[in-house]
Amino acid sequence: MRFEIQAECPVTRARAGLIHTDHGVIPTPIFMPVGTQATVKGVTPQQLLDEVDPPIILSNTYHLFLRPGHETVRSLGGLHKFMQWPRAILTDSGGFQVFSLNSLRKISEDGVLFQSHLDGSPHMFTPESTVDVQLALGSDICMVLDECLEYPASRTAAKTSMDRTIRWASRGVRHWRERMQSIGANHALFPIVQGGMYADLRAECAGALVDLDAPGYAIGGLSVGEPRELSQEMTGVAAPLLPREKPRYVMGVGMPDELPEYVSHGVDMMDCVLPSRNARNGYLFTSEGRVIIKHSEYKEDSRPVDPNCGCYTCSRFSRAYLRHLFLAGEILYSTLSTIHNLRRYLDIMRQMREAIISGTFPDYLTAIRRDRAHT
RNA sequence: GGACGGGUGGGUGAGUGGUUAAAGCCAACAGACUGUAAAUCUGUCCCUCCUUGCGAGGUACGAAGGUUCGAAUCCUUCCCCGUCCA
Repeated sequence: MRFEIQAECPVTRARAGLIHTDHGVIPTPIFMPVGTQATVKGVTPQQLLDEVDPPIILSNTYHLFLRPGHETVRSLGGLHKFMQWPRAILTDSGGFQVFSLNSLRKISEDGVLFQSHLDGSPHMFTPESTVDVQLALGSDICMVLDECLEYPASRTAAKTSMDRTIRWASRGVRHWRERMQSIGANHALFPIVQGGMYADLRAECAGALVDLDAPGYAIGGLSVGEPRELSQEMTGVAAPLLPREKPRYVMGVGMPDELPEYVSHGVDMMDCVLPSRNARNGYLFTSEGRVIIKHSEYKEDSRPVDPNCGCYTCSRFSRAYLRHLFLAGEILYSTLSTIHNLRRYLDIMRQMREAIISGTFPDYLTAIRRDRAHT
């Protein structure tokens, strides 16, 4: 993996670049749709390519490890072939499941003992094993096993957790280096900055991880219930301490109007389930604000979901039709809404990229902030 | 004409003397969702009032009357609906 910076905003820390992978070039800043179980829910890979056009998507180590099993995926030719996704894939390590499956896991120095949410069976994840699983899947960008801490957490808890995350990162990177020597393909590994909502811990963690000289870095442990300003603040602390010449990835964010804020901190990559999950739950993101499709005001609304969107859904179907499909519980609703919401996110990223390259990103950011203040 | 069965809040459908303004489901109307245990979850859902409270009052289980301290629940009559027999 190689990262190339094309333009940097003279005012903010925003930059535009290209990440070169074995599965294509990723223009940054980029938003990565989430496809946890080897599928972006609701859409076919072809629909994703044609209508959303993301150069990279996310998948998940924990889920694919449990089902169908990473060795099964490997024997079927790897994740790209298995799910018929020709472009890049980033796999999360299962660190987020340390947080979300809180009641089903036990953390030790060695790693995390999970009880499967599917059948209750016990499984151990270590920094080394999650690298192996991700390499078996054939991930282009692997993530180090981390502990995604809950919010709120005491400083002591945050420190303990962060120290462990650093040790795990060190083990993960070492193991990855060893494995890379015997593998011809190109698989990056990103450590993840933790530290709860404590700025000094975030800084300490970033510093320690930089010493590992990894191909790229992530900032995790955000959007776990803290106020939005805190997520921004923590990003603002950690991002500048990460190497300029390597991609920075903020995990699990955010709402559309927050994306520019992260980019302004020098973030290159983001992912979030919001566009896909909210689509399925009836919450559509548009250039003019949100559309809760079940609202009766859309019952006879012949307008597209977003008049400024060129996606398949918006260029053909009315809000009234989408509402009908949603209320009727039709499968097609999920497909059409997911196509639109993901397209909206990717369009926002493309706009920002163009703004950075053309030198107008500060204006773009100002406009976004003005709109937010008005709503 | 006769014999059974049945009429419950927008719909369905529990409830067969008091803890029932009346379960559940559906519909309707809102809200939540941030490295996906999510095509999920939550709230409201008779009317009025206020000190917004496991608050007060009113109306309500086809209609009217009755029994009872107390009735959606028991009795009487009537009106509807369904099935069957003439």
